[in-house]
Amino acid sequence: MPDYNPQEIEKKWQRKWEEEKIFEAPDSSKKPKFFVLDMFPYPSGDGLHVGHPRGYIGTDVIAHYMRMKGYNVLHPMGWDAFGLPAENYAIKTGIRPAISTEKNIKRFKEQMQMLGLSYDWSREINTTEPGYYKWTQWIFLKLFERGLAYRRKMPINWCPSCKTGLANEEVVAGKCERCGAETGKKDIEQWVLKITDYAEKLLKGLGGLDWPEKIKEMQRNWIGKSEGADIMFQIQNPKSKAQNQKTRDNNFIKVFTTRPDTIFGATFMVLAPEHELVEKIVAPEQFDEVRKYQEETKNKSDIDRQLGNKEKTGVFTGAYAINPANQKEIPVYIADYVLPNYGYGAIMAVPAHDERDFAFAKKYNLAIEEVELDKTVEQATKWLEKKGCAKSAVNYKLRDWIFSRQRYWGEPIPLVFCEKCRKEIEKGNYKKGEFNKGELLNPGWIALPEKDLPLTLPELEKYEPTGTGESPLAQEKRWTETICPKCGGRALRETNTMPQWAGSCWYFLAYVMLGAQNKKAKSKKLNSKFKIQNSKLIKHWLPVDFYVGGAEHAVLHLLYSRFWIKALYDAKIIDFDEPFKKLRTIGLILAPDGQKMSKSRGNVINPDDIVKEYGADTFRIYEMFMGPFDQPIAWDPKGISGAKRFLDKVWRMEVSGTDNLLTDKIVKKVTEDIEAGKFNTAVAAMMEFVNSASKGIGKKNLEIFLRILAPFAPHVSEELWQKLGHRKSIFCEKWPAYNQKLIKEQDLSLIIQINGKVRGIIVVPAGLSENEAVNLATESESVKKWLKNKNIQKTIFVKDRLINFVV
RNA sequence: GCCGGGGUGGUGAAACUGGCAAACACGAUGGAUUCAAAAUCCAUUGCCCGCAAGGGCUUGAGGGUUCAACUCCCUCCCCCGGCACCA
Repeated sequence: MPDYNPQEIEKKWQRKWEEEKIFEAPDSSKKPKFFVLDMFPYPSGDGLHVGHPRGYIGTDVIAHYMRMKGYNVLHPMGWDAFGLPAENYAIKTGIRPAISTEKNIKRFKEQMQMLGLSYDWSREINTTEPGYYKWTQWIFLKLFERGLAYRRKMPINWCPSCKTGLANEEVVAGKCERCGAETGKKDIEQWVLKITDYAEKLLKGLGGLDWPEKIKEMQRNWIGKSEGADIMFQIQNPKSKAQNQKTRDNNFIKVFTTRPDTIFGATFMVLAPEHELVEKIVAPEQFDEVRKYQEETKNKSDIDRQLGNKEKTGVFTGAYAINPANQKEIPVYIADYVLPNYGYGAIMAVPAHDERDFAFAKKYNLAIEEVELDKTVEQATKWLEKKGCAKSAVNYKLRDWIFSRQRYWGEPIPLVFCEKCRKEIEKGNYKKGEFNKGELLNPGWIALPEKDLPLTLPELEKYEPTGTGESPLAQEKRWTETICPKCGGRALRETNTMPQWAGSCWYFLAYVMLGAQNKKAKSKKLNSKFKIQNSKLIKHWLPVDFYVGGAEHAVLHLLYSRFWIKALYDAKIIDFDEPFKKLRTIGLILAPDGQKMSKSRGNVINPDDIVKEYGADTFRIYEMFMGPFDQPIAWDPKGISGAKRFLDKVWRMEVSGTDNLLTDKIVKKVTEDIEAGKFNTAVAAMMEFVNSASKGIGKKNLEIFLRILAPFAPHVSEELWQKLGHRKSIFCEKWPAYNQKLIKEQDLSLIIQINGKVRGIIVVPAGLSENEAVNLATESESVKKWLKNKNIQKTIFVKDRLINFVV
């Protein structure tokens, strides 16, 4: 047989598989369904580097395996194409985002097809197509209708470089997740999604998911549930003769604490400088100092406040509160170590039990009272509840999701603002049912009716973000000025767009929707016909059975998507409330220098080059073999030759008459390893098998081997399969079975130990009894000398494994 | 600081439920083949002692449980990832 030439066979089979549509998933089938999904990529201008396909190859192995196991496998791919780079590119070059995006997608797709990935391309989706984002908008309106979207002016994270607001999840250590610029605060009107309404459900739901513990833990920490009590502290008339004494009366400070049992040790209180009560309670003589401190806090960046110098600072307000447990008068301070947006932005300070309070008390010479804790948390809560000043409570760190972006290249938010409707709502001048819950919650904001969707993104001359907090869309008057769908009056469109994450919250539904439409209309784009609500197809295919992607999405996409799905479930639009049953994360592939691959470092390895030199199968084998799937690993330019040698050996395997090699063991190993996602050891086992078969292999055994190799190296396997005289694709074959009994019946090595040290090995038939084993062992030459002049005190026998003599 | 995951040859790593530590591969060394090279094939390749037969040691460190520990328990060190003044 001539040498194995990947260039000759790979293109051929890729074309053939496409023509015969063998990887397309029919919507109706008697087979059980299996939905295996990759996190779809953002098609950047740089194309794929060798790191991206690692996950795609892993899911491809699973997809092939499950198809051969008899499942109807849905394995689609698409493009998460809204986002800043395309827009920034447009600003620089004037090339419209839609154009550059299309070009990038073409390149990504070519690269994926070059690797022979078995996607059902008839279901390819693109989040930036109007037919797609119609549904993103539709789902947004469902959330809006349910009162899960509200508009609010609030200080939010602001990236000065991207010139847009960001969600908390997008700020990593005080820096913009995307560009790395230090973020600040900006007061702008925002659409915010009430993800906090789902805090408990998002937390509980984790329990039933087969996800890496690490990711679940990250979500748990992000949600950050604490149980404790809300306690009210009454403001006391201060001893000074303040002018604003009256307004200070009857004011309460509400705090949340996880340790109500320590209340006797509460010797002062601290409000966040931003707390609204500060203005009301501040004593005139403290006014200037308090104002000054508030200004300082405002000017502090997130980094300074949270990560920087943790030296405590603060200012006395001049006011006092009454500790409801012991009626003691305690001073009220403001300090920036109390955060405005957790709990109530106020704490009871217990310096004897809290490090931060202790540091503050030390610095400002405040009382530190040791207390005997005579009550449990529960008892203390009950006791305070009886006194009427507390209530057990739960708090979450999770904040609502800031959802609007002051940028162009995103889904338009399908709402208009109508001044007339606002007035009617505020006057209460409307019929029941005339406005939905979202419209009543946000007076003047009116939802577009479904028939007006999609609200398409207009083309612009200039994409430059304004930096003022206004979206570039605001300049396009012909687009923003419109008519209110409720009253027919003049209205203005919302000009902010949705964040990058919106389109990916539901995209796994889109593959199913598009599949259904393809069949009927031969359309390659989503349209309005499909009804998500109670769709039988969505019921059939969802949830996703196996999901693979990067761990960096732990508290972004993976959290947001769960939120949307839970909200759609509650709206009775879908019948499942978790999108991804099983999740596995991929370890990053680093450059040979151990650094992250990046254009600026100049250390990127391009898969095109690798495929050109070694072929797609070698590339696939190497990526699966190089190390555990979920661990980061550096690309080793030399390592790939091992994968190539392996496939060369497979190619050279000679069919020689008898089937004397037993394949049960290798089939079992590869089957179990695929199921466990241990692709590296599956490949290792196949290498071992091929080494042992180098002197020849029977035809039947070769056929079995090719079938287990096929998911990893589809082209070579298919080529050799057809060379053996088969007409149908190897992927239409069944996954080989193995016989557990035959594996057990083989001869095996029995270890002989003396005092726990290995002193000999004997080959014995399986199932040997203890007596037989002892006889064989004591007769063995290598063992005899160790037993000479020794008494065997104890014999430990582990069947088919070892025998240990204690002497 | 808290949470999660790790630490095994020159390198990437493997080891089921406690049962031969280092499978598989890269690299290296020697040999065969070749005019030569590539490719291929064979051998060696954890460390130490020994001419050898053979023996001893070895999974971050120290201790423990056990006939037997990479695996379980305790103490400590280091690395990676996440969160971080969350009351």
